Amino acid sequence: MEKYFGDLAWWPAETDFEVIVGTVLTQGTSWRAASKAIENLKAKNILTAEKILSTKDSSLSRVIRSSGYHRVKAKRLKAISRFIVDECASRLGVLKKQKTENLRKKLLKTYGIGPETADSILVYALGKPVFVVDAYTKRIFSRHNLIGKDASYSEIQQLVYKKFPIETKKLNQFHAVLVETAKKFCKKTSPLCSECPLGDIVR
DNA sequence: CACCAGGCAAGTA
DNA sequence: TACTTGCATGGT
Repeated sequence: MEKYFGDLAWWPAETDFEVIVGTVLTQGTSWRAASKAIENLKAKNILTAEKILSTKDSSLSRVIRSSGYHRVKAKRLKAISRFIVDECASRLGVLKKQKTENLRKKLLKTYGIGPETADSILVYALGKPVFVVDAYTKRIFSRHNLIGKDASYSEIQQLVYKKFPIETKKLNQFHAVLVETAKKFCKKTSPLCSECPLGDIVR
């Protein structure tokens, strides 16, 4: 898979906080639309936890309009910003020192942060060895009969932990190439594609 | 026009 | 616990 896509080095962003904002804005939304919203936040100079918290819900949601679900996402951005300010005074380096499991549980208690967003934050913003399960992962694994169609999030995640090196960089890259592989070779409406590079591994 | 995009919370049974 | 629904804009 790496031969097709190289080292993808996700997540594209200038700061770790920008990664976190991106994980929320891309929920159920194309990355293109989410990244436009991030550019708008940069242009308005409100890409810090403090700035987000001091911006009115209504104007924040206008700035991120292109990402869809913008009213709920404005609240979610405030919730994760509140968490970051309260937990580490916006010093993400402090958060990185916390134990992964504790951090994950705390993230999951935050409004708007579910399993995928929490894990994306852990691996892409905080450098933790965590595998992100998303719709692409489910589809491509299921298409290759590695999992059932109704497999749960943790079931899929545990499968990867059992079969794959638990290292931040590898888990980061694996998720990234899975997404790109699914986009290119494993579209939602088409059947299993014989060119899929994951097929080489499965066979 | 239909369908999809790097989900989640809240409500219902 | 297991399903369903609302949230919304933008690209193909």
